[in-house]
Amino acid sequence: MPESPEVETIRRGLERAVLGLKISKTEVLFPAMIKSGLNLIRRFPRKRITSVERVGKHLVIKLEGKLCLVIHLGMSGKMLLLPKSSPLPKHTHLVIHFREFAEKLCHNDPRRFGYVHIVTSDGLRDLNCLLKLGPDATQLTKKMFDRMVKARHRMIKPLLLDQSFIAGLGNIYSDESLYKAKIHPRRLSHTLRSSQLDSLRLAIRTTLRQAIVAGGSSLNDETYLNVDGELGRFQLQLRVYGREGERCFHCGRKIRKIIVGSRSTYFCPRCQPVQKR
DNA sequence: GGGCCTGTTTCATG
DNA sequence: ACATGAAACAGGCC
Repeated sequence: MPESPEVETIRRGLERAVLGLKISKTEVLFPAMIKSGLNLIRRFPRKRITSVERVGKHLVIKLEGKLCLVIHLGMSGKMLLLPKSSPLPKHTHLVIHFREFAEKLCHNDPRRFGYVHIVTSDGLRDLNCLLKLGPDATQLTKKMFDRMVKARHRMIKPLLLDQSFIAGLGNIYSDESLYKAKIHPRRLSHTLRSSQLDSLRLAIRTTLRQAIVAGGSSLNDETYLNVDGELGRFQLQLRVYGREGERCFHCGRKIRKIIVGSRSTYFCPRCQPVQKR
């Protein structure tokens, strides 16, 4: 579930809470979550956290001594700050303790679709999962986006979900952005007009910004939580996602659910009409 | 207890 | 190379 607004909310929470803190020890409860660099974890003690960054849907936590923790949260991943005395939640895979800080940082992922890489700064530069990412969805320029989309012959929604095309969008925010730009999710990318592409680019930007302000989306009161264990609020502002059969806020037609690129897709058939060109 | 759903990666095929 | 589809991952839910 975490798309870039959720990851960004987590990033900000971590930056506020643990930036500059010195690690005292780490616990690896489920080593298989660590896809590379498990051996580097023994260097963590006595290192401070020097930055907390986001790359697409990845969290990059940098430490002194050129150490980097790269985390993808998959669908159900969380980073929770819990009092040191709290019992570990089920499905906790990695725990980081800090000197002089009353809380521990727990990486938790029930479905285990996420992963962790531990690398040095040099290793970071050739981590495939980061190298193959397209430009961040929040950083698109008009020219760049126009050129990129028209160069491809694909349905627009699966293209938006392709992290090697642009990074950061998942199912929720691509549907919301296409609705805002009034574009049908199956529209072929190369048939879109420059004016439509620019409204799509701006719709993506606005949607992601509003979602970050709302602290991300939590759909089934379980799924996404920020570092303080709180739910997001953007699900209250969703216009199409998860609203099958409900009325479009703009025109009153019923929102439809279809499958596009094998993914559930919600849209308004009147506001987002099929258009050949 | 089986089938479905979720997002992403990976593999196979056109 | 590019597009597309299926399978795999794991657990929660009905």
